[in-house]
Amino acid sequence: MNVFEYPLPVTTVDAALLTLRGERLHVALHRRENIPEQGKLALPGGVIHIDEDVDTDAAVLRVLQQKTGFIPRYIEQLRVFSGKRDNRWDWSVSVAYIALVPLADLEAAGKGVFHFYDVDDLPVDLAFDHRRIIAAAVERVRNKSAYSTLPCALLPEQFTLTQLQKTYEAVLQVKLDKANFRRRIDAMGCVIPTGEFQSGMQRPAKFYRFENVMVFNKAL
Amino acid sequence: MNVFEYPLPVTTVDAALLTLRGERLHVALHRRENIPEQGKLALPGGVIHIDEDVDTDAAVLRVLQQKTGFIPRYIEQLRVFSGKRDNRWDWSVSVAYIALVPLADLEAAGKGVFHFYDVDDLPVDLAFDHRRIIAAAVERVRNKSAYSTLPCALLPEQFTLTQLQKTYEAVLQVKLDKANFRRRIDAMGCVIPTGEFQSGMQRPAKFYRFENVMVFNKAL
DNA sequence: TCGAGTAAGTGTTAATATAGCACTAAGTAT
DNA sequence: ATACTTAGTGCTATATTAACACTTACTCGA
Repeated sequence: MNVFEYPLPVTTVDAALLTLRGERLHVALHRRENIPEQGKLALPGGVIHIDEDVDTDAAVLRVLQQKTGFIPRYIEQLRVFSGKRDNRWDWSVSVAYIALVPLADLEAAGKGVFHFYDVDDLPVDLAFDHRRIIAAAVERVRNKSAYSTLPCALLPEQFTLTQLQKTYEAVLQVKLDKANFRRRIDAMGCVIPTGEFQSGMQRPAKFYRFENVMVFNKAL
Repeated sequence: MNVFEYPLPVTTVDAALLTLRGERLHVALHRRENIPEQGKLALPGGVIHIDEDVDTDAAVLRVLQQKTGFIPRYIEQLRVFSGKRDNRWDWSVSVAYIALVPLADLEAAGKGVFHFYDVDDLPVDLAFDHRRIIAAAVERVRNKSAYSTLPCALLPEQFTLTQLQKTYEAVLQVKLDKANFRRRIDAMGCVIPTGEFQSGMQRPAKFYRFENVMVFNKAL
């Protein structure tokens, strides 16, 4: 019991770490080794260390750093999931986060603990309410991507406009017109040429990079 | 200490209860009677009762019911504010909510504990980080109002289109064209005539009510 | 009872934005 | 050289938006 004379719920942070693989959104999951929910697939997460973390943002960054070895390109708070979150486990609070990262970053860091699963074709044995958290995260990312530069966080430092368009198409699940897409991106003003060109096949494509100002537009 | 061997932060819920008064957004605050932050102005809030509340949504509704005597027209989770939230008080977690309510509902219930303050002209002596919470709540409401029917929650059951327009103008802090505004509202399809008319001055205005389906538009 | 005043409500149009498609450009493969 | 592929641009019909003028229906005061 605390000064408020009510039992305190356990507070954790959990991250829906999303990336793009083969033109589809994937989420990072690992198989739990301990009870509760032993053997089930779970999002990276952990309890808050109040002596160490200045706030929940710091807590989730610490957890991700420890479990994956890097800091994601983009992170934002999703929302709280709370209560008896699986009818067996105690009352708890999860502060859920959305994190976006380019596949290349993951492969470079590559602590082999996590596997990636297509968000539109998830396995059945997910721990706690993590299926709900993933669904809410994906919904938010898809909504925001329609009128922002969010998907830039899924690409490496340098990318071509065709790669960028394919990324938007994969996230939004629509086909976009090339000319109109390029005009839109151009109007945002935060995707700028690096001066370099993609080698390899056919006409060399200009490389671009993302000026790290998140731009919100009306719609894509 | 708990099973996780880390001290648990206190978890509370706090609500930015917003209403419209004299064409301006106001927030409900009460003066704290107990330590900490005794004598300062604070949002309605309280600790979670894990034996009573099924989740934080239930907790905030219970707190609002107890403190104000009614359930708001609209409520949504804003986000978590956490850490040592005023440099004196312990590490804590606040799950912040946005609640919208018509002024008439407040006056009808009228437990006289709360006073209303213009969100763009707040007093200086706010408790904890409640100024930040209010700022975040107002920003979200203003953003959402530009492309949704959110402001309908600030009006009584029946209202005229002129009242609705004034509400949007107050929330968004812009002047809107009457004809274009009406076309937009009409296109949303969820603001429908009651058949009644406003008595009183000049040409009688049709009364409308809000079909309780939140509609999201591109922009207003 | 009639004209002035006021707020409700509608119609019209020019400017802008969007979507769809056709085109040109610059490389690779044979 | 010629066909093929991907990069990148230009054009136009259509939809959306913004601005303003207008008609309608009431109240008020002479």
